[in-house]
Amino acid sequence: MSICPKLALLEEYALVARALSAPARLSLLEQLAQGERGVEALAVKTGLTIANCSQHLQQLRRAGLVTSRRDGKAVIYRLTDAKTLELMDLLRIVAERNLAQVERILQGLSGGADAPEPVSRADLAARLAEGSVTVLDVRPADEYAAGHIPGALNATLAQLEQILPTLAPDAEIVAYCRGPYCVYAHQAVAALRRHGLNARRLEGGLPEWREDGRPVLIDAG
Amino acid sequence: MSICPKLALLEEYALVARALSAPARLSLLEQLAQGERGVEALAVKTGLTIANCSQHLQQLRRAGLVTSRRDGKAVIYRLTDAKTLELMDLLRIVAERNLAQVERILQGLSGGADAPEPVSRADLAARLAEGSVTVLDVRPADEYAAGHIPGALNATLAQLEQILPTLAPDAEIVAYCRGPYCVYAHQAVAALRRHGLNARRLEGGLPEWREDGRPVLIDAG
DNA sequence: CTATCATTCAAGTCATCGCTTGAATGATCT
DNA sequence: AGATCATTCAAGCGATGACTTGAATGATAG
Repeated sequence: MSICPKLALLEEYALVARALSAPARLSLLEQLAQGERGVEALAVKTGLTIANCSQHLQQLRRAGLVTSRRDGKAVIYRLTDAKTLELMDLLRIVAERNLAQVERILQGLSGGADAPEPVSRADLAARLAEGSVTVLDVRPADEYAAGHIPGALNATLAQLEQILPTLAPDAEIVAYCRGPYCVYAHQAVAALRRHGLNARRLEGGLPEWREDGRPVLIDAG
Repeated sequence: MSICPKLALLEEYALVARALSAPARLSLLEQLAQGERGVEALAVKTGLTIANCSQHLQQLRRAGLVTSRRDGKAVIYRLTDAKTLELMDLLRIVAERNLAQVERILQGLSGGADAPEPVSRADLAARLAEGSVTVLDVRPADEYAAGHIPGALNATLAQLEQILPTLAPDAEIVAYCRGPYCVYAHQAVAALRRHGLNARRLEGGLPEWREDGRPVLIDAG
């Protein structure tokens, strides 16, 4: 019978799915989507211990989702390819379509208020060209420095209040963060709209923007 | 901090991935991709006990991948939507690209021999129209009866030998089965080619063919 | 060559998963 | 209404997963 190889195949597919079945690993993949990182940097960003982080990364590697290389005494991990991003995105889409709980959480992020449609990356690119939009990068400063949309302001949620006065009241603001898994942009948009500003979210985040082949500015240093 | 809702979201996404992380559930999804089924039918096809099958189905339902309805005293399960199929397909693609083990298993299925490129569904449709191809459905008779490509012959792997004489030696044969997770078509093609016939695999299986909106013939009864 | 550092391994603990068995539910059919 | 059937629930068992702690590896720097 075909049972033997068939089960073996299913187990391999299940292995990939299992790699995506822990929140900690999804968090790691989200970080890696922004660029290659060392183990310690990933541990800090995700709040995992070094050892635990290393174990999760090895599990991701076993599933073929990430690869690693040595750089001096550090080990640098990176996504194997863009298909991994697609897989994460589809996972999110299916969850959003089918799980009421997700809907509820996303509602809560917007403060229960109106949730304007996100801006497509093509739209943002066009408007950037004509200078008719203010772009806001809602990620920590180090991630902003490692690559951001040209012309974007940088402010974490905690710093939002400080830059509020510098924004024209009628300006159109587009906020983005790490990607579709990241909630910073959702929260920033909700906060800005509570202040009466015309803010919307970018569809996806920096990884998707980069994947589209659009320009990314990297700070020197 | 954003930790609370963010973790909650990641846990929801992880729930969907976890649903795909057991071979038994992938097997169930493959069956459901062919059409809605009752619990007992699924249990028989997958070789699970009824109770176990029911538990797996409930886990799939919790993840939003399947829905159920009552029909008399039976409960009928079905895929929630075609996105689930996409997710399974992407899972398979990532596994095939990144896992050497998968490559090895698929090689083994073809008897280590040459593995001709699969025929696209559009190609098969065109060739069916001009009658220049023999289509072979390599699934059990009941699944064939529940829906198959018009004009297709039906033969399980065990029955292949019997229909060999009826095939013209120079005929072009296209074999298909349940879908990309199913290994019947792989094995049938390998067997036919060992007999010197010109056989290839259809890309995807019946569910994908149906999803394309192409004709499916259902036996009366 | 030795010391140092980042990473990985190994052992242990607690929780969860997958499967089995046997009983309970809930809708139909007579 | 009661009997019957498919399905689901509940409890129990062995195995696996996630996380912690502490030691081992392996490459670099002095």
